[in-house]
Parts: sequence; C-alpha cells; structure tokens
Amino acid sequence: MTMADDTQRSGHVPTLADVARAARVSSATVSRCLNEPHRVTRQTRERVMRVVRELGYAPNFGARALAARRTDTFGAVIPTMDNAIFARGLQAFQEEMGRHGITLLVASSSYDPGLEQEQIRNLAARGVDGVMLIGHDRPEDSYRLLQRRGVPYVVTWSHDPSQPHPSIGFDNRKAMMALMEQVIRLGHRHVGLLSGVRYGNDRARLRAEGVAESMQRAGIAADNLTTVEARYSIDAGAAGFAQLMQRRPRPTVVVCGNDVLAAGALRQARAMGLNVPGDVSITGFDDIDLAEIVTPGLTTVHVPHRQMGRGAAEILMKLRDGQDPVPPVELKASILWRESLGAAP
Amino acid sequence: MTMADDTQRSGHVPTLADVARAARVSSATVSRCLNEPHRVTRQTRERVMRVVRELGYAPNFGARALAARRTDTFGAVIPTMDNAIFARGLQAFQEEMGRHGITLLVASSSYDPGLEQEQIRNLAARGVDGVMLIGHDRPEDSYRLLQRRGVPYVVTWSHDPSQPHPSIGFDNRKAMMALMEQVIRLGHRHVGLLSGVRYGNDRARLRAEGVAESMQRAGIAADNLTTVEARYSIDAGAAGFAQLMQRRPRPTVVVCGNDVLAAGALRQARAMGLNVPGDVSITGFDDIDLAEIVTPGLTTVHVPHRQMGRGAAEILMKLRDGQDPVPPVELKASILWRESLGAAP
DNA sequence: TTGTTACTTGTAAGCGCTTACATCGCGTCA
DNA sequence: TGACGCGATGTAAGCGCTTACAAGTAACAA
Repeated sequence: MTMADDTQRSGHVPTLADVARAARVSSATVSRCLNEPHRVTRQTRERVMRVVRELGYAPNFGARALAARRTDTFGAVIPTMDNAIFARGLQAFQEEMGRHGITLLVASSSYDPGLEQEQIRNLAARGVDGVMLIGHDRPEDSYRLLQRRGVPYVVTWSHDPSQPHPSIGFDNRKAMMALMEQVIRLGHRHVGLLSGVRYGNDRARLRAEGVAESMQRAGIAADNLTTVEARYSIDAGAAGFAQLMQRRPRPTVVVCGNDVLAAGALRQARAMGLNVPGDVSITGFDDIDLAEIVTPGLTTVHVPHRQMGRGAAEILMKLRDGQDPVPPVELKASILWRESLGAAP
Repeated sequence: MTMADDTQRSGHVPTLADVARAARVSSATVSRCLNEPHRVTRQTRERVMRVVRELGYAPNFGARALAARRTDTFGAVIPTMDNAIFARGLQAFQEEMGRHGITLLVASSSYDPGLEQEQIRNLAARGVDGVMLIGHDRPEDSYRLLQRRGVPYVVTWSHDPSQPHPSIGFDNRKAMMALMEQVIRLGHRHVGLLSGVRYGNDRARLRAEGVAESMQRAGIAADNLTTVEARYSIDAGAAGFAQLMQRRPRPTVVVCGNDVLAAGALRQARAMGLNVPGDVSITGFDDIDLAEIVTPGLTTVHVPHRQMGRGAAEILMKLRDGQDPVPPVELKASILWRESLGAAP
C-alpha cells in the first residue's frame, strides 16, 4: 500500500504521524511514549519504540517547541571563541546544564555590542529558556529584549551590586587592585597598562580603573601610568607592548588586561631581547592555561572559572523555575604567583 | 472575545498576529514585510515595521522553520572548545556563513563518538540545513542519520579519498611523514610518540601511522618507537612526556599529536630540567597560537585552518543548493620551523 | 447487575509562521 | 467602454508537535 511506500520514500523525514501509522496507534500515544513513557502500557510502548527506531524518527524540534512552549535549551553569548578565556567557564556551565538534560546554544559576539544584541535576539527567537551573558556593559535594549520576552538571564564574569541584574562573578576592579598592590610593593613606579578595548566591556574598564586607582592611592603621579588599548589577541598584545616600551621613562612593569595580551607582551619582550622580569615585569589576568606554559610563567589573577560557570547554570535554573529575585553572587579572585613579576630594576 | 485582552497581557510575547492587528493588515502582509519587503508598498511596509519595533516583535524561529521548511542555520560539531585547535577554522567557517546570512550552531562532543552522534541528532532535529564534521571516524549510523534526513554534511580536518563523504582537509599521515623526514634527517633514531587518543579519531590515528611508517621506510627498528596515548590537554601532555622519558634508551625526540600535547611536553621538560632541543627535541602539530608563544617556539605542522573553514562553508552551501556530488578537496599542510626541533644529541 | 474508579488511548484544537491561491483596484489599450 | 493584466493584499491551509478532554475498557465493590 502507499502508506508504507510513503514512509520509505527516500528523502522523506519521518514524522510523528508516520510512526503512529506504522505502529497502529494515534499520534498522541507516540508523543506520550517519547515524553511520558509511564503513561503508556509496556506493550504499546515497545511496539512504538521499535517503529521509532526502524524509521529513524527524531522529533522536529521547532514543532515541539511550538506546541510545548519550552525548549529545554539555554543559550550563552560569549565575546569570543578564539581564545580560551571563556572556555573553562563555559565548559562548566555546559556540564551543569547537561546534568539537567538541557542543551546549550553558544553564540559569539566578537566583542561587538551590536552583534551581541543580534545574537541575543536570535537566541530568544529560538525560544531558549534562559541566557548567560558575559559582563554588564551592553545597550539597555538588550536587557529589555530579554525581559519583554520573559527570558531569564544571568550576567557573569563581573560583580557589581549597583547593577540590577542577576549575576555571578568577581569584582574586576578589586582584583586588579590586589595585584597592583603587589606590583607597587615591589617598587614599580612606572607602569604600562596594556588594556583590552574598554568600550562595551566593563571587565576591561574596571580592571583599568583598578590600576589607576591603586596608583593614586599609593601617591604615584598619574603621569607615571601609560595606557595602551589593544584587541585581545597575541599579536595585538605584542604590538601594544612594543608601543609601551617606547615611553620614556620606560615602564618597569606592563600590567595586562588579560593573559592573552600578556602572552603577546611576553613574546614581544623576548623578540626585543628584554629579560622578564629582570628588565621588565609583566602580569596577566584570568589565569587560563596559557599563563602556565609561557616562559616565564605569568603572575596573574586567578579567576574561579568553573565555579562561575556552574553557579551561572544554577542561577539560571532557579530563575526559570520562577524563583525571583536571585541576589548577585560575588566570587573571589586571587593572585597567582609565577615568575613574570619581580622587583623593579 | 479574549484576543485583545490576550495581546495586552503583560509577559505576552508578541506574535505576527499581534503586529498585523496593530498595523491593520493581514498576517500575510506582515510576513511579507519581513521576508520579501519589495512585495509590499513602501507605505504599508513602513507602518508595519514601526509596529514591529514598537512591539519588539521577533519572529518565532520554530514556527518559521516549521512553515518554511528551512532554517538558514548550519551546524558544526567539534570535538572540543577547551583549546584553540578548532577555533581558527571554526571562526573562518562562521565568517563565511555570516556573509551569506546563515547562523551557525556549534556543539562539542568531547571526543566521544556517542556524544557526537547525539549532537548530530540534536542539530538535525533543530532542522539545520547542513553540518560540518571533524574527521571521518564515526559510527556509520551517524552518517546514515544525516543522509536519511537529507541533511548535507562535510568532513573537515582530514583528507582520505577512500572515504565516500564530501570533505575538505589535508592528509594527516602524509603531513606527519613530512615532519618525520626532517626528524630522521636530523639524526634522531629513538623517538617517543605522544599521540592523542586514536579511538574514533582518524587524525590521531593517521598521524601515528605516519610516524611508524616513516621510521619503517628509513629502516629504523619498530622497537625504537615508543608510543604513549594521552587526552589532548596540557596536563596529560606533561604526564605523557614524563612517561616517555622513562624509556631506555631515552628518546631523543618526542613527536606530539598536536600542539597542546607539545606544550605540555615542553612544560614537563622544563620541570625536569631538560633543555629543548639540546637534550630532547619536541614537535607539535596544527600550528595554533600556542605554538608560537611557548619557549622554545614549537616546530610544528602548519595546518591551513582558515582555508579549511572557508572551504567547508562553500562546500556545504553547494550541497544545500543541490550540487552533488562535490569531490573531496585536498589542502596542503606544511612544516613550520621554529626552535624546538634540533639535531639528535 | 450496575456504578465507580483507574487507566489507556484517541480526538482535535491549537502553537506562530509561510505561501499558494483568491480577490480587489486600477491603469491600459483596442 | 469593457476586457485585461498586474501589483498589493487577504484568506486559509497546513508545517509537526503537545495536551486538554472525551471515550473506551477492565477491575472491583456494592
């Protein structure tokens, strides 16, 4: 008969109805077998599941989401996948989600607020049940978009109680100030700041502010701080470092906005025949794998990536389940000593 | 009736119908404004678009996919996001897709064929118009799944004309043999192979085979090759290196399955007080950023990541547009000399 | 026997969109 | 003037699923 033919037809993607027909039950029963197996007799269930397997049936996600009004999918928008800055945190986030049967959709914004907004909109359109965001800085519109659609979100990588958003992260300014305290203690008075691009990036901004504030508190002239902004890439870090080394008097330490920049600085230092930390000290931020394997090892700020990722997942699930409000969570960042920071020459 | 009330209800996500009502047109017209603006008069279009903005309307992706039977979304399943091995290629893939108005969904399989299959199924259920896969090795089922649902796919990172799948990549065995030729030329006769896990990973397998075959061709006893398998992580690389250094006679070179392992090896060598390449040479594979910034710089196999990513996107779009068959594309990998490979001591 | 309960299964109404087809005006041309 | 074509818009039929509700059945107590 033609029904069978239809089912077999190459190129035809089997639907619930195909399965129902072949198993001689209604589509509702098939749906139940898939979603609430206990509500179906074993006999029926087994027959249905066999057909499901034979036909290679997989539910159409869009249709399911449309009918059920939930997707069991969360989204994350991270600034970049190009380096490992967010990898560990995201991995932990993903693992925690997986444990709860939730799928993760990852999008990257290339550190571009406009693009990020588009990605958020995209995730919302895909019906995600929640979104993880990096940092607080973004157009108010982006937040409104989510609120209006009733999509819960959590901000990570940054702790700022003045912001009205659910969040989990650490105080970037404070962390940088803790590092600077050590830098200053070691006698450095001329510092080069190799910052990430601050526009639309509160982490970069707060870290930079932390440097300036520490110097001010220590009574060091603002003049003694030279700042260069660079994209977060090794090459840009190298170029930025070279630029800082032009400055006279030459900085005795280059404080970097993150480890990727620091790795670039280190490379450039080597290329220029500068000894680190003998001639110039270099510090990083984030403590990604990179920080450990470069030579000399980077003294950096250790960020609790995994804890942050896991925590973000938990918050998001609470939010989805209606718990509201969830207070901001502050995590501690600590200084990790390796070899790249030494006494001022 | 309740419709008007419904529209006002706070928390209500606006639909096409809401927009249509507010703009006093039919839902078909709104749909046209969004998808084929030229088919609507400017006047109507502007009125509609204003309402769209006011209501913050965003189309429901699932519903659209359901009705239109296409998603303008492609998927990629990569083994890991934890390190940068696939980052550059994926970035290029993404960029090319973006140029064509296509969204990319990225999933990671943790180098687990079972998980990969699940991710493929997931992407298929989400209605992606095509999938990028890494390497050839996977259960036949995974391929069947895609074929049965008519989802085009392209295999990357590997070139193997004997495989019946559309692909773009390089010959991992040949590339490794080219590197080994140099290793042997430099007098190395005792080699340690720090391989990635070969099960379900043809790249790792073929690279390892390349090492063995090169030695055989050079008339070096198979005994002189010691192989250790490790997960692709820095720590595992370090541990594997330590293990290889136990072997007597000690290998004069450690050939690594990729740069991440090599970075781990380098770290361990330093920890053991071994000079590279003075006491022992180390080689990498892939030429990711890491390879350049470690000390000494890694001599490695340069892989045309970006070219591969872009090419994969092009192939996938051809496939989607019905062009079939698309012959496998072979890219060239070349040796990139830095400092970590030297003459045998 | 009959009513009640507990389960299993089926029926059918949407979910929010796209699109084939119908309709409506209006300018054009013989 | 009327037939015609054409562009703009509306109508309505699904796309593949979930789920409230109805219907059917078997077990059991009264």
